[in-house]
Amino acid sequence: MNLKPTDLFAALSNDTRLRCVVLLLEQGELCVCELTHATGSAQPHVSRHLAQLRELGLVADRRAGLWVYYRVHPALPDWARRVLNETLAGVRGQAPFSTDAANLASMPGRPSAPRCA
Amino acid sequence: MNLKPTDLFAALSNDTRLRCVVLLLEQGELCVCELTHATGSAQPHVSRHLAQLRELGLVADRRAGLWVYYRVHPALPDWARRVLNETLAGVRGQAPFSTDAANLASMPGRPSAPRCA
DNA sequence: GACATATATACCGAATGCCATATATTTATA
DNA sequence: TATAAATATATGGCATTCGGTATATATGTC
Repeated sequence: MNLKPTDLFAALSNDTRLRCVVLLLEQGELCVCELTHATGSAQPHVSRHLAQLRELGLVADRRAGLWVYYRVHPALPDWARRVLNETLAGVRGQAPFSTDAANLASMPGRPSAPRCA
Repeated sequence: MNLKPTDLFAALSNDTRLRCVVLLLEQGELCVCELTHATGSAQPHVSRHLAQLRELGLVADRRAGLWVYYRVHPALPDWARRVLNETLAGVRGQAPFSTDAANLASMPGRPSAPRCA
């Protein structure tokens, strides 16, 4: 994967995109409706920014029935992954990232919720 | 210092700004004419981008006679410093950063050249 | 003072990014 | 087939960013 540094930083320079990436770093995998709920943004808004992240190769997606699950791309270059991890460590617990995580935790009927049979 | 993550990433999303920051991380302190020479860009171009970095608090400047020296801001938050260091480690040796460093090394009459009496 | 060097800012048109809204697509179910 | 839910894309307008060029400012020297 060939990810130009300026492209990575441009991707992270938008609030919605950064908040989605942080959520994905924390949670591993989330569907669009979960990201929409967590950030309190409109669905097309979130979807468009996820598409940008996907086109850059920063996230990967997977469809399961009605839902499309996004995750940080597993083939991300090491340096980019380290930049993301340092960012996560730096912003964790601060608004709006903390409230996003709280919103997600209290979301009712999450599709990817703990699979208890 | 209060540096919003998206502001840091926006600053690094431009080629000229990222190249300048990388050079400053490597060299510690450089004047505008050195950054101009290293990147092969026009002087107003470099100066304007340095001004943006300064307004964000990412770099600090110091005037010495005719020259203005820039350095990565010493009061940068830890997480931001770590992001910069990981970026430097990731891009070092790759174009255009490697050629910038080479251009700087071969620049004649550098004002901040080794101070041998 | 006149002049040269280094740096900063102003101006302008082109390009890009952003958001909100509306609509299309995909999948599942009745 | 009809309908609903989840997601994606299209459209239009506004704001920001960008790079190039011209010009202004600051400092030092003669």
